[in-house]
This record gives sequence, C-alpha cells and structure tokens, in this order.
Amino acid sequence: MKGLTDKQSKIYDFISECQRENGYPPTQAEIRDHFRFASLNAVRSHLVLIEKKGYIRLNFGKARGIKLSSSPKLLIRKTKESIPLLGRISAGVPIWAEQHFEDFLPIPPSMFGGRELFALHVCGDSMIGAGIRNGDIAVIKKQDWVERGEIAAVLIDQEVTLKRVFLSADSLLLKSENPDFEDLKYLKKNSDFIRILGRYQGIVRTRNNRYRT
Amino acid sequence: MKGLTDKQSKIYDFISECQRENGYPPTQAEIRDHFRFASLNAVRSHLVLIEKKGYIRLNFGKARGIKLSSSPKLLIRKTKESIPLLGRISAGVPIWAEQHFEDFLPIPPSMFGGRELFALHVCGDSMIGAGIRNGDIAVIKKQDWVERGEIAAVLIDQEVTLKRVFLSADSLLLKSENPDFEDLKYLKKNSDFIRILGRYQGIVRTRNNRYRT
DNA sequence: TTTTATACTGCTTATTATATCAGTATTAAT
DNA sequence: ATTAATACTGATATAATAAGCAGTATAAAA
Repeated sequence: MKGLTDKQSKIYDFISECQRENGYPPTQAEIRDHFRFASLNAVRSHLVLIEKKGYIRLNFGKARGIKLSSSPKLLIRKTKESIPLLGRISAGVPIWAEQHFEDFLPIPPSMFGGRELFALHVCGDSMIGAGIRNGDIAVIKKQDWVERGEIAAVLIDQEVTLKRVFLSADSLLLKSENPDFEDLKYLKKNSDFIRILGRYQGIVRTRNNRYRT
Repeated sequence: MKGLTDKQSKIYDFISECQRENGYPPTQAEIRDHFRFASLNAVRSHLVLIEKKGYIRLNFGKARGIKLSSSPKLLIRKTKESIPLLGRISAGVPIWAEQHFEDFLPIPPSMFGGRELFALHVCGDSMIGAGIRNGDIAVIKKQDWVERGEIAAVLIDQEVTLKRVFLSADSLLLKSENPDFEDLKYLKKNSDFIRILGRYQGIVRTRNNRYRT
C-alpha cells in the first residue's frame, strides 16, 4: 500500500480526530469547512484517493459514510498494539529503520490518536514548562512538518530534542519551554542538519520508565 | 440516571453494535428497518427518550447524529491488560466498586509496575511542580499508605487530589507542588474525611486524553 | 515533452435523513 | 378511573449531504 501525501494525511487525521471526538465521522462539508476549501469536490477527490490507498472505505451515497480502515497499516511489525521506542538516532539513517528500535511500549497507538507513532526518551528539562520532564517517554507522530508553534521532535546534529517549532519564510525558530534555555534560530538555507522527526502527541511517565513488553 | 426499558435497551444496543461494526452510528431509518418498524417516528420517540435518560446525545438535524454517551459497563469489557480509569468517587463506597469505573486504559499494569492500579483524571495544577498537569491521567497504585513525602491520591471531602503526603505522630500534612496552593494540615484524630487512595505511579498524557478501547 | 497524478473552484441535481404534525393502543402508576 | 409514560402507524415538509459535470493549475513521472 502506498503512503498518503501530506494533504491526504492531514485529511485522514482530521477524520480520525472527528471520529474520536464525536463518535462519528465528519461530512464532506465539515471537512471542506475545516480546510477552508471552496468546493466540496476538493474533499471528494481527496477521499477517493485516500480510499484507493486503502486507508478509508467510503460508503457511497450515505451520509457520513467514511469508515476508517481497521488496520491503518502500521509499519510496526513486531506487535500490532505497540509503539516502538527508538534509541539513539543516527543521522542519515531513516528513523524508521529497525536499527533504531530499542523497545516497544505495550500501548495501542490508537490511544495517542495516530498511525506511525514512535516514542523517545526525553533528555533534559528544556520543555519543563510544558510539563515534559527529563526521563519521560514522549510519544511522537512521524511527520516532517508541524503546525506553527507545535511541539516537535527535532534532530539537531545527532541529538533529538523536543522544541516548539516556528517556521517562517527564511528561518526556523526552535523554542524551549524553560527560561534557562536559549531559543535556536536557523536560516533555512543552512538548516541541512535540522530535521523534524515528528509531532509531539503526549507522554508516558512511569516510576522508572522501565517495563517489560 | 434512570434505567432503560427493554425496548430502549435493545435500540441502544443496536446503535452500539453499528458503532463498533461500521465506525459510525446508524441513521434513524436503519434503526427502523432493523426493528421492522413501519414508521420513523417509532425510532424517533425512542431516541428522544433514550437521550432524556442520558445514554445518548442527539445532534439534532444532523445525519447520523447519535453519540453514545460514555457508558462504561455497557461498552467496555475489562481485559487483564488494562488499567481502570475511575470517574467520580463517592465517599463511603469502596473505590474498587464497579460503579466508579469510567473506562479502561489499554495499557498493561506491569508497565507501571504493579497490580491493583487505577487511573484518574487530574484536575487542577496543584502538582505542576512535579510535572503533573491539569487533564493528565494519573496512574495510582491502590494502597492506603505511602512513604513519607511520596505523592498520593487523597480523597478529601468527595474530592480526589494528588498531594505529597507527610505523616507525623499526630498530624497529616498534604503539600502541593505549586506555590499558589497552600499546604493542608489535618490532626489525626479528626481526619475521618481524609483517605489515602493510593500511591502515584506515573502519568499518561495524550493530546486530549480521550481514546477508544 | 507528454502524460499522469494531485489539488483544487463552481454550479447543479439527486438522494438521504431528520423534523413535525396528527393520530391509536397498551401498560404502569396514581 | 384517570393520568402518564411507553410503543407505535402514516404522511409530508425541509434540511443536510453526497454525486455529477465541467473546468484550471501545478508538480512529478515517463
């Protein structure tokens, strides 16, 4: 099965979000409004494509006839109901590469609302203002962009950190939530060694952050 | 909340079934067909009554606008690998009583190191210094004591809160981790309405702390 | 370069669903 | 015995929603 494009992915996520929120899927018009499309057809054609890729099933003609496919083909093979915990990330190697897998959190990904989730140990207290502390396990949704101001896992020179990301025309601003840390600013052109790994979805904090799978 | 009549119960079950089966609720016409009603009004009047009793919420005017109210015992089966999320705790009733169960976190208790765990929604920011924020789900190990200075879930006059507990010879001191909150001190002899429910084991924080089991 | 897939606008029509009005019959509770 | 609440039939108006047709623009693939 092919992957979704960015736009398709956003639409899928919105549907998924509605589903969780309301217990039923959105109508095409609701999707249109959310994405500020002028036309229903924009929605429609997307849905058809997303269906073709197998992520949803359209109940043609019926109101709110969007069904999320039961197994949104996670790339996780070990166990279906778990989130891979990544260890050290090597720059250059795709994060999804198996060599990074350190462990698996025995938590169904649906709990954190998404496909393609992974988890990381949080090092340092740079996001303490957001209630994220050293040693926590952060759950991240794999994607290479985030909305302005969202918290993302960012790869900076071999190191992964969580930061709030503000992307502007020519630069990338990474803000910590701790007055002791300075903001980082990168010009876009020489930001080769910066990489957004995914969007912060939440945390799990156990007494020692160790467990058995 | 009053109980449903037989017929209402069957209709509720059908809705619930559709929900599980299709991912979205049935239309009124689908309900009619399933029960071989001749009239849509039969359905409608039932729905209105079921809503009045609080088991569903009707999104008037919208297609498939039936939302199942989270009705724990009916919808969710307890599995060994889950942690019960308790709703409102009634003083006097043992916390382990089923009536308190609101939902189940699909997380194996072993992950938080123990049997007899339960979870609670955190209200307020009194423990923000410990990185526990309003809306988080706190995982608690059921026990009626804690070590000096540990964080516990404490029942104070109907309300459950997390506090650091310091027990001395004749008094019980409850400390918040937020300068805006005052410490609470109770003399042992009149601490009848204080009850330690368990020891804080950790937290789970998802985007909206809602999920489907 | 041509083709193909994606990402849309705008308008119209057909269908699906819900709301509402007007009744009847049955049972449980004053 | 009378009132409520429940459990329906039937018909119709209206709104909510999806489908269809005809296009434009852009980027990626062949």
